[in-house]
Amino acid sequence: MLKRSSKGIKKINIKKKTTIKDIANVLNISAAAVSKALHDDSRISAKTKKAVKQVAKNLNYQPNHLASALRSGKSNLVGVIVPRTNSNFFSSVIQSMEEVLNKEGYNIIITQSNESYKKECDSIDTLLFTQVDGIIASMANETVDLKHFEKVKSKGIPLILFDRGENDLNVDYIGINDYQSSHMIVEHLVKQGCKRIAHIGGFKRTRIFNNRIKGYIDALKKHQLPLDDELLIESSLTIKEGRKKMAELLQLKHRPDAVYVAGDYAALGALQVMNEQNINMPNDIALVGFGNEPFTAMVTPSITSIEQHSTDIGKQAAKTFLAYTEKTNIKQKLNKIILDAELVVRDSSKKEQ
Amino acid sequence: MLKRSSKGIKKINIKKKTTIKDIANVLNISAAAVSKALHDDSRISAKTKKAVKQVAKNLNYQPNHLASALRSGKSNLVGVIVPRTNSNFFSSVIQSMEEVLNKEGYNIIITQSNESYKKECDSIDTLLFTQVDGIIASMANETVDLKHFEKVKSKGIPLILFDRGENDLNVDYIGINDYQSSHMIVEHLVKQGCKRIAHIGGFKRTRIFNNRIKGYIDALKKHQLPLDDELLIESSLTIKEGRKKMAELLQLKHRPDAVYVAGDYAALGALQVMNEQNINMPNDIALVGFGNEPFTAMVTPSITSIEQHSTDIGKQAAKTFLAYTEKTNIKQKLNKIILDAELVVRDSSKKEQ
DNA sequence: GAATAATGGTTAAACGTTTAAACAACTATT
DNA sequence: AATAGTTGTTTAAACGTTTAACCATTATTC
Repeated sequence: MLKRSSKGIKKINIKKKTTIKDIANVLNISAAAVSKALHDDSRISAKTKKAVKQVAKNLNYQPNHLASALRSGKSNLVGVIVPRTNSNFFSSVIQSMEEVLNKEGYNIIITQSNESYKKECDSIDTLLFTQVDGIIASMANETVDLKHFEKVKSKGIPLILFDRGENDLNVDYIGINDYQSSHMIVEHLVKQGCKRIAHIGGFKRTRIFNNRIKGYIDALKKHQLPLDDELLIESSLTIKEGRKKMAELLQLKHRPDAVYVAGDYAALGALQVMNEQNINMPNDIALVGFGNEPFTAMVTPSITSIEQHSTDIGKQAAKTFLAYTEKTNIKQKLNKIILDAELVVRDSSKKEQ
Repeated sequence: MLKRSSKGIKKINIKKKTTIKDIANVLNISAAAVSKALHDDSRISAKTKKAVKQVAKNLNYQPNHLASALRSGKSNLVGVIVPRTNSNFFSSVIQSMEEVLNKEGYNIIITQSNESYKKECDSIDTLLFTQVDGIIASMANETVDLKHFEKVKSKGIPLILFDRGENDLNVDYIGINDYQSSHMIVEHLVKQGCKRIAHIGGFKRTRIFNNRIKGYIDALKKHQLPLDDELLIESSLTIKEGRKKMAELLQLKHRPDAVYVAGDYAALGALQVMNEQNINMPNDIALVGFGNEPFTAMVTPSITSIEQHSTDIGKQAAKTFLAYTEKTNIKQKLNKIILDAELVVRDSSKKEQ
């Protein structure tokens, strides 16, 4: 309550934030003029602008984001939804998106779906509630129903998907060429002399995994290798599933001499099982993963994998969002960006010649 | 511009969001009454409340967060700053914080400092700009100067630190008992018969690492083991540094028979070097890490480590923040919560008896 | 049956900006 | 000298809520 300091009583610091109005009072001009000056409006004289900015600095003025967002209808916030942040791929995508967006005055809000459909819906509600100006997302594994994404679109809020997307949604998408990546992997394995290549894939219903499966099949055909049903397995690609499916493959009368796993975590599970059973990698069985998570280089043997250029993906996703915010926003056509991936060959598949 | 559909012209969906006012109009009551009804104000009759809620649902009303935040001065947003999300510890802390906070109507904004002091400052500015109601942070490795945190405090915004904190700041803190954890580790190694235990620690200037060092020293003394300067090393605890420091230890005339590394990533580096040099773990040299990152269980040999109960830390941090928001907020005293950690023994230190 | 209390609202201002429209004081044009 | 244009500013409304203060009924009390 006390505003002035008085003897013996410590000055109570009333943290009244300085507003545009305070600046106006100091200079004896209107609040509107201050607002315009701060935004470099052409109708304000250079002299006034300079004075306003000086006073703003002196009073340590910080614009009230809520007020301007309310008035202008723009929050300058972008929502990001990822299955989890705890993966090098996602955290690195986020980092590069952030970099691009911050530069343009946008901040990001990160939420995790934890691969759960329900949490994904909640995340969307949260973000809409926070009045984000756009949403960049990668779908949860569980997600089949797309109503919640439709909702975003129907509100006129830009929606950009990356990595895990859906064609039916008809939104912007940034990802890598999964089909071609599978080709690269199979080709590499063939070169190493492998003739019986298994694939522990993701669920076909998810487009990227379906593409990897298709690429695998077509590449086998191309090299006139037999396509054996028991060598093509669908799974959720967790470590546990990787272990289980690998164990199943090892039960086969006619074992594969290479296993291509559509995700690094599942590949790790497979590696563990093979290590436990003293299988020589790559000579008995070669192993390839997908995603180039850092641990692929750490384990023994190190795992060959696909680098997805997360930094590029993040950058492109951010730019795609920014395109919506530009004034010259005349019926922008959808952006479908497919980046080329890169095979990183490591011990698990590199046979000595 | 078109609001009504006319023949041949597709209805243009004007996405006018429904407001409290729309609801009021439908029911022929005041907007204020609607607001109160939605907040279950006691001055509104049950009948009216029911009607309001029904109409709100029908019109698909979504409260405008910006407006309420502006008016009430509360954004219901909590800012979180972590060195990186790409670590199981941090992502798991975040997840449990989120859970607690969401339940109370708060959403979180995550930002990463990337262990950089400058980015940490930027993050704070970003969060203050977004008018968060509080900040929960873990300090970057680089951070020494604490002005940016003082700024938060001086604005009267609750600041809670976890894991990497600073005593001088005089803010709430949640972490584990680093000193005691070191004791547990040394004790475990002694039990395994180790007599020359090295410590690759973090920088002394960071309190948690200093505590680990102190714990290490005191535990050695307690067991009357020699404290050898060349066995106590400071480092930044990256994988690379772990490799380097381990290589140095192996150069010693009198090698250690156990190495306790204050971070899992550095421990991994140490492990790689020892594997490369065909050192038998744990029999030649036992290895212990800190943090219980998932990969510690994946590598060969699996690494003994300290579980920090990230879920608890997150929960406590969130609760500490919530305590500030309660009305009965009479000069709350600082919360310093120190949780007990747990030693997870794995192959890298478990000698066969 | 007058005073008091309880109930269930309404009014209007406020939060800090932005912005369309109005206006005043010049300068330039015819 | 009248008109138009330019420049730099002010006014006032608006964004969608929340909330203090007020008011009108109806119920309760003695």
